[in-house]
Amino acid sequence: MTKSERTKNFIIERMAEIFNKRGYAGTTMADVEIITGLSRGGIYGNFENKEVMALAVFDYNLSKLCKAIRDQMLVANSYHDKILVYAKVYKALYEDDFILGGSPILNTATEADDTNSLLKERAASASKAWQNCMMEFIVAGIESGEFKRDIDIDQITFSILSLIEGGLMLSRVANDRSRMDQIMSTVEGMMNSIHA
Amino acid sequence: MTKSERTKNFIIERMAEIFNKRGYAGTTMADVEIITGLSRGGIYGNFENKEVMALAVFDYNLSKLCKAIRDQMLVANSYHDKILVYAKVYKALYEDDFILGGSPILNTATEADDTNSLLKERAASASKAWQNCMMEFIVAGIESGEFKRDIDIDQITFSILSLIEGGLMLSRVANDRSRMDQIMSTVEGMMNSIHA
DNA sequence: CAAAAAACCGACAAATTGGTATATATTTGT
DNA sequence: ACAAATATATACCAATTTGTCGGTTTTTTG
Repeated sequence: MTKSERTKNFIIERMAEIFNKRGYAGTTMADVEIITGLSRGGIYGNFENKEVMALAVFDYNLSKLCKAIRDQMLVANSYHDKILVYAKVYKALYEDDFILGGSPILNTATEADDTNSLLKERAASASKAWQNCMMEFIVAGIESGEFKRDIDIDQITFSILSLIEGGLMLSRVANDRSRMDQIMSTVEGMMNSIHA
Repeated sequence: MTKSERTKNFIIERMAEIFNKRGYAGTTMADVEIITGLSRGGIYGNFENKEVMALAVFDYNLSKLCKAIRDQMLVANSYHDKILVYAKVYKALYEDDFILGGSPILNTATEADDTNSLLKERAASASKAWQNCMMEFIVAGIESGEFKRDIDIDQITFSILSLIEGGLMLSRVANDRSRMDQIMSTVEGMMNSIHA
């Protein structure tokens, strides 16, 4: 790993929290200088402009989320549990805050939706990928006999994702950690309702 | 209504869209000058500062949402339908876009959560008020015999709110209007599951 | 209709914005 | 260790940021 790659990663790591909290417009280069301890030139030597940095930081935060999901997925035996992993990780996202500032997907989607098409596209494809992943689990669960056959797979997976994303945001704004337990219970109820 | 009150309202109305789309940090006073056609002094003669404007605009957008809900509530006979009104209005929020830029509650909550305590408080109390309202409908529905008795009212109402808010955001970022139909179906399914 | 009050304009200010150019320091390959 | 390449710092720029102030217009009131 070359030096520039290392500092690039360093900058991204340090930016991760502040960017996810304050957003694109709310994060200034002066902020980035402070949290990295680097100079203006040092930063711009590694990134073409602010937008490129934002995209890299989004990817980084998303990858952290994905890793958490992959890890939890290993200890999920049933397809029922595999779907629940998403809710579990989002609950942990609040409680253990291994990513600070909430869900990168919802945060980015919300800010970028009417302002930044590149960031919006990133958030859109991330949520789409997650839904596709959930859909595959449901299909596999149907074929293994764990779930019923007559399920609107697209609808239920999109709804679960919506529930989790919206739930985290409302939990955070209410300053109420216990809310995510309710969300998890509801997801679990939805899963139970499609059991064979 | 005094002149200053009229222009105050005028500024708020014009700001409503741009603020809900671009957010607090993303909306500049130069933008406000353009969309209102007023001068800097004219604007600051009516509002102390940008934050006060943002709060007023949030209140305005929220009141528009509330009005839409009240209107639809009039034609909802059952408590089942009353709960569905929220989903219906959010679907219309996307399709007829009588408020542009998505849900003011989620937008504000997302941006302000880690940046602006006053705006955050506004978003928090709005979502809390809505949930309380839904809870009252469920209680009334239980007492009227429409719903079962053994319901976790807090959980189901919070989940429905999360589903709607998250659903609208994910629908918007996916550029897929039909997604809100799925959210509505899911809410309807949840309501059916608590029918007596 | 005239005087007092309220509302508005437009120029300005101080600080901050994202980004650049050049010089200096640091790695790296040999 | 030394030259070439790479990476960082510093000083800077033009544009933009929120907000102010004195003067001018418009509205209200007696």
